[in-house]
Amino acid sequence: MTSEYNPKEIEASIQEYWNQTNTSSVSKIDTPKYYCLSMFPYPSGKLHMGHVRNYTIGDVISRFKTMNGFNVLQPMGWDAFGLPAENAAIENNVAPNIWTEKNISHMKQQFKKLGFGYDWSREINTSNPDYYKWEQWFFIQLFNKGLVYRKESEVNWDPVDETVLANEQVIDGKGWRSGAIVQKRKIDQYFLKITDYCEDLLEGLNTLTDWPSQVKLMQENWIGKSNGISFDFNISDSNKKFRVFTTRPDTIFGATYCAIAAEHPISLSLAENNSEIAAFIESQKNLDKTAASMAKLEKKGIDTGLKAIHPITKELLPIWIANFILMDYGEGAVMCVPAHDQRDWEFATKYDLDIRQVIAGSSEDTDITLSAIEEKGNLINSNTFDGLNFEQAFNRISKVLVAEANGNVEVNYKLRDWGISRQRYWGCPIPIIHCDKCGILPVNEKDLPIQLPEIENISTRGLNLNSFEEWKKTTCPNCSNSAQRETDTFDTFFESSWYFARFAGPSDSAMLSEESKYWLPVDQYIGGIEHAILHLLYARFFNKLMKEQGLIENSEPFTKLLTQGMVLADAYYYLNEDGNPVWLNKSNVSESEKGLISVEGKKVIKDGMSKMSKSKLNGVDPEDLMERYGADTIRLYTMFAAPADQSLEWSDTSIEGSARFIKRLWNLVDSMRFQNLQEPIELEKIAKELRYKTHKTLQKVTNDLGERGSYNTPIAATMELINAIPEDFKSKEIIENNKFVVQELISYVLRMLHPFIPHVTLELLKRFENKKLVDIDLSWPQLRKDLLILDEVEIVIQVNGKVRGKMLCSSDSEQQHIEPLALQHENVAKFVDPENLVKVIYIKNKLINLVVK
RNA sequence: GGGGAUGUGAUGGAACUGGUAGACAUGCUUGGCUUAGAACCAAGUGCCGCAAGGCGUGGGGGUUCGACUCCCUCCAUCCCUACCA
Repeated sequence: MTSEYNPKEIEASIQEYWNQTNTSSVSKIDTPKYYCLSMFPYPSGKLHMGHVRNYTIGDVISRFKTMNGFNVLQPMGWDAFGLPAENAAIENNVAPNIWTEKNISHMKQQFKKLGFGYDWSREINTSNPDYYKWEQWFFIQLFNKGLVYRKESEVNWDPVDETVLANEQVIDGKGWRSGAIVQKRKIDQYFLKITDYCEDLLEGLNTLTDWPSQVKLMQENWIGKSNGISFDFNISDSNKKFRVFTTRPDTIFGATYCAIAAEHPISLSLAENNSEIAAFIESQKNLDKTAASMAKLEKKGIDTGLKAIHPITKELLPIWIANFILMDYGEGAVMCVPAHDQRDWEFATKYDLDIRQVIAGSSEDTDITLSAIEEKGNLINSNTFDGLNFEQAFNRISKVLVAEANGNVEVNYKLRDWGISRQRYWGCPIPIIHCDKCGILPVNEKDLPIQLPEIENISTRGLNLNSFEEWKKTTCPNCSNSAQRETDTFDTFFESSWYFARFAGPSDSAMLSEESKYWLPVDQYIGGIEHAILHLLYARFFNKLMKEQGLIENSEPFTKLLTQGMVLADAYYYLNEDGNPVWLNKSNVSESEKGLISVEGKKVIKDGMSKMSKSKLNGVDPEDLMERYGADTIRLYTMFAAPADQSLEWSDTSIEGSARFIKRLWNLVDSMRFQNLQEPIELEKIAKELRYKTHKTLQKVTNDLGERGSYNTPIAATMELINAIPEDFKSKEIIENNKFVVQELISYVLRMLHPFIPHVTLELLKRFENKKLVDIDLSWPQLRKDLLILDEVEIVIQVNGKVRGKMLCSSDSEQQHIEPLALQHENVAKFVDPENLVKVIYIKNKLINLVVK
């Protein structure tokens, strides 16, 4: 009567049932609603473990909410524009759209095999004109509102491939494909005024009570609000001046030099007559200005010979050109206070410039010869300002600077406007027309969408719209003369900034339909922690823009956020002749007497756990695992192995444990059949305890899934419950009252595990309850609070905080009853002389701590 | 450099509000089953110690009757850093 667990067969038949009954497609407008969204993937070819983890979490939550009576929307789509499609096009000579379509159809099959319950009727492909038409339409609204502007800004230019490179395509200052030294080029690009919304975005964070606090903190720091002052420095023996910005006017008496950017107008004008300065500026021209590489930058500078006049002391300060000052930030010039700013300190130490302490350190061992003192404190060596604290000094010194140096106290934000232009082919065309006479104009709305041109022959260099001569030709919407289309495309963050709303209300006649108002906001959003800042900030920004446009009603897009950790695995490499690492897949590494060796016999070094990636060859293919264990096992393992918000370390042996558990569950349940039994009035002790544990487990699992957002612990709790079934309760001779208890347990276990392993639990319920799949009641079990009351509890007896004994007592006993019993406890008595008892701490139903001298 | 996390047995982790550290699982050891192996089943498994007991949550310090949990400090690892998505 029992059979062997066969995941392939079971999963195929359950999925077939879901397909036929269309279980995941929502049409009703019904309360309570629950919109559960996982970040949609880039269709890179096949799913990786990070995807599996992300989407399993979403599916568990969705199924749990469905079982609890919610009308659940769980959609899925494709963030289809992006670089990899262009790279694939060049490498394999396939058009990006064809490559993308192929990937989507494969990944969609994988999604279905994993048993994720998506409403595919709402599928979005962002590279589809039906989708990006509305993105273009929305951009035009923003353009007309004055939220879009053009500004010159730098791009990475590969002179060999004649293409613009993304930051990740620049390796050690060279183009990844051509190897050519990457140049910086300035071109006109579109920007969106996100900085107009700094305060809104900051304040909105306070309303996001169900977001992880570290994500809110990261966004707050990214927006980076600070108070500061900008003011002028006059240059000695000249009528010229330059402006600086500082958040630390309290340190102004410690300013010993000024630094300006290489691209600063003063630098450029000096370079005309000074070959040394010109050479220095030239040497810094192709500097990689990403924050990460600026951090590693060796600080370099050159003395201009000019002197700035200190606005208060009138001292003359040397002006240096420094490579760590960027023209794009602030004023492109700073006053340098080496005693109280670490960068200034390093620069001053290197070039032997004065260091003057003007803030008292908080402890005695602070020493400005070793490093800068960046903390705030009371002023010293600052003339009449000595003794003031930061706030007082800020206010009083600012007043002087306002009066004497054209100063202006201002609120500053680190957040910069969003550069949305990309010089690419595989992206959404920016709907702008350039007319010689009328200038830059948005496309007429009736002409939308502006579709991408079909690719004819794929260049081996980079792809971009600029090379589509025919496509570029158009007419001016204003004067009807011949004009040119904009050839930049949107940053792909544009598409992912509003897809969540489109899922909620797709429509042919509007960006969003009325239905979106029912579903929005997203109740639960799930995605990688790596999106904590950019994607989530842009989506919040778009949400505000859409609200202003009257498209939606809610102020924030995602009510609850879960940021999942990364999937890591061991990586292995050996060093080649040039001393560079050659990465190896684990299957090509073996253990020998000499340690790890590769199949070629090279000495292999274990790099430890790192993010699964193509470059390190340490990825695990979910497809292989699916073939070996089935979807339920993978789902169970990814949820069980680590808390969802922490990184998950891959282990080949550990997944076996999950497979084994399902097999054990199968063997246990498949040997039992449900009989309709009366709830017994009286139970023997052991049965009563088991029933208590069943309901206690339900309480924990419900709380973990519903409130705590903990997805590994419910699995452990359920395993524990199964382990607690006494051996004789599984036998055929079991008495009827006990049989009731086991049946209840099994039926609860299958439902509690259903969100995690939906196929096997459904199949087991079908067999156990002897029902057709459609007739199975999948609602969440009801908690019986009356069964959670215990007659007896175990009290821990501590002496000076150390456990010395335990005893059973009737629950809710008072201290006066417990204390004498504790003192009488055999082992406790050894440690306590009642005469030395100084204090007794009693925590009801938990412990008693006897404190002795 | 800046910002954010993490650190508990051999390993992944649990301990939810300051109250029994190590649940659950992996690995390992022993035994059963088997011609053998795999699978499965049973028992054991933080460290030191014969035991009593002592020690133990990255290191050091503090608060507390009591600290994985709170505070200070140091160290290590990982992620993000604005054109990867």
